[in-house]
Amino acid sequence: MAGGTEVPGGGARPATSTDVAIEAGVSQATVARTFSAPHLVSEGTRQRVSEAAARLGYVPNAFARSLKSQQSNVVGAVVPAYGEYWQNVLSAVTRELAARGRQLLLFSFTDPGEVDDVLDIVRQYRVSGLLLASASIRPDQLSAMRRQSSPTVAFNQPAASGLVSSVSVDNESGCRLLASHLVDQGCRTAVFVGGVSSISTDQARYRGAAREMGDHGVALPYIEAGAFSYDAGYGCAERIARLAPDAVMVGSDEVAFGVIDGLESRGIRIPDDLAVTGFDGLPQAAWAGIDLTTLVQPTDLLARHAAELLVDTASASRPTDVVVDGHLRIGRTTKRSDR
Amino acid sequence: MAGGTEVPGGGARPATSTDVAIEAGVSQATVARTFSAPHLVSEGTRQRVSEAAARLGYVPNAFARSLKSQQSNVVGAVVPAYGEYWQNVLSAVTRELAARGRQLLLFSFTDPGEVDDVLDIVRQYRVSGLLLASASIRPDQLSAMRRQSSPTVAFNQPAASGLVSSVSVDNESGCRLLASHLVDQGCRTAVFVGGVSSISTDQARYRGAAREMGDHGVALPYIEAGAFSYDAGYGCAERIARLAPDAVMVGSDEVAFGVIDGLESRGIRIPDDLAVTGFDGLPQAAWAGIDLTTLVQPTDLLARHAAELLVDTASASRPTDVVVDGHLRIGRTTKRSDR
DNA sequence: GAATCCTATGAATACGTATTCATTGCGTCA
DNA sequence: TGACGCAATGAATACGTATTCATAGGATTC
Repeated sequence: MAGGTEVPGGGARPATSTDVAIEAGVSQATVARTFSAPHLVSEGTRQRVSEAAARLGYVPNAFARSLKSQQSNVVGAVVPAYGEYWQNVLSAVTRELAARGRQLLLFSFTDPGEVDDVLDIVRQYRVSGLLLASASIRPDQLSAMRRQSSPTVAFNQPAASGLVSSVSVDNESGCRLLASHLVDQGCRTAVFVGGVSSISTDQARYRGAAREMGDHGVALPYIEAGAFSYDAGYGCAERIARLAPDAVMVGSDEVAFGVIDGLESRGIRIPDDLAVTGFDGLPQAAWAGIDLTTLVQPTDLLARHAAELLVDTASASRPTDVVVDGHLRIGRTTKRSDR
Repeated sequence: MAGGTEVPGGGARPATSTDVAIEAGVSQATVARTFSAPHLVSEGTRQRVSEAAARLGYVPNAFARSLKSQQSNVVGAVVPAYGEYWQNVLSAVTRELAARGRQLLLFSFTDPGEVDDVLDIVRQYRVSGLLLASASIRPDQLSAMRRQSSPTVAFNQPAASGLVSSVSVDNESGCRLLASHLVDQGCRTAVFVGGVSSISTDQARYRGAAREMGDHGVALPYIEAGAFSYDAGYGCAERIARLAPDAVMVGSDEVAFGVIDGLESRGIRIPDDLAVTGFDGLPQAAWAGIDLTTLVQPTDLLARHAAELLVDTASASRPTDVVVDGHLRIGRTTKRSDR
């Protein structure tokens, strides 16, 4: 058996502000001020304290600070564990928050059924803001979190209106743009492939697409892939092929990638036999080998709005809804060579 | 009559264990025990406390708990803000940690130069474990964090040996597998495309590839893409084409996707004119439209090992290095129809 | 030259919980 | 029956910091 595992500096407890105070010959209060309100400390003292702190390797304890000051610099995020889209959102939001001096405490869930348990854990952390990837979170769950006096932002769920703040892209008009583009290309029959029909985002996208198509006399049957994943999209190919439409509008890029490959595996050529559109504007949509026509969400802009709401404590009592327009990206998947 | 579910609204400060104690007619200590050591409380009392807590909407304060108990359930993660690969790792690690009752506090950085600042912030949070996406973190920065008595794990940087624990795939043997496969396919000349040559992972992969190729008398010049991104890969096409090799081994999938599209845009057919391999085994590599030959990292397994090390407090004083083998995925990008 | 104000600091307290120590009541064993 | 052990609880304290209140000079004003 190996005995005392001697780590230099390992067993020693981290230095506290009191330790630094003694080392620098000042009071603990002065040390605290040096780090959290330097302007209240004279130049000379600040210097001495800083040196003492450096000598002892002192670093303020964020937990104690949060406890006392009743506010943390931590923003919570409840996000699905899977999904290309959410990974990108998370990445963008993290960047924006970091730029505002906030850290992100991540709570992920695999199954929507876990959300309640996760939210209970979230409550234990007195986060200064909460981001909810709400396509997967029920409205009543959203409203339960509003109790917190900290800003709460639902990402991509405009239906959350009134309960919490929200930031989202205009799903309906985005889909109208896509549908309109397809009609321009000569599309006369089409199909919509959604991910999960119970999700409000999915519904809004279908609604927009169906209305625009309807305005041009084109019917738009709905097919449910069952998940927002490549595989789910791939598995839809047969059902789509059976309907033999001019075009297929897919509710999200990730599913669309699967749909495309599924269709091509059945010998259907895109766009010659069938046009395909997506939604989200994932990075992969722009890859030359894919070049998907899609509605690009301005993720960075959305993330910036979200971060601003999360940082602004006043927004807690005044829920704000931000809706941003996406823009059309036209790729090879809808470019008919003939007509 | 469910009147009790009413919680005094927004502005009211959250209930504390003392509030619950009064409500339930017990001491604060008993309330604390009810939540953190229920077995020390009698059945009846536990019941009464739970009801009082529910009535007041009480939730334990994680910060206060961490402060007093000197340990948090929070694991820190320092990860680059961009990159498909890291997003996947993060996603996997988050899942594994959630299963172990840990939350993830995310610190992201855009530029390696920010790492020092980020690490300073990390130190403020007394995280119970720290995950370092260390391909971008210097060894001296790693060792500086070892001071913490909490487990520190470098993900994908075996060179961290001795300083902190590490979890990584066997880069060198993985690349040997890929190279060997290419030679079997009849490859006689080849090129290696790395991301950033100063990164140890990049070096290890090139080393493995070059050695295996060398064993078969094939030279392997190195080309640096300049970043681990699609665009960087796309931009390499010209330099690759100029060398006109049989095969190009790319150091990471994300770059490989770019290389493929870049080459095809120049009229080079894959795999007929040129074979391509990647490394990482990103989900996109398995997409039918891409079907890249690559070395698949067992991300879930790596994440599990990382999570276990991060949770095991003993691992702090006993750095452990875990190296796992990846497996070869053979896709269309190396399948020669003729020869 | 005193009244006043401002700056820099220290002493003391509170944040919400976990934990030690002490106390009580009760069942058990000799 | 008395000594003892155990289970359940309460009182008190400590975790590390921010902040209020008080104090001592020193500069400023009339």
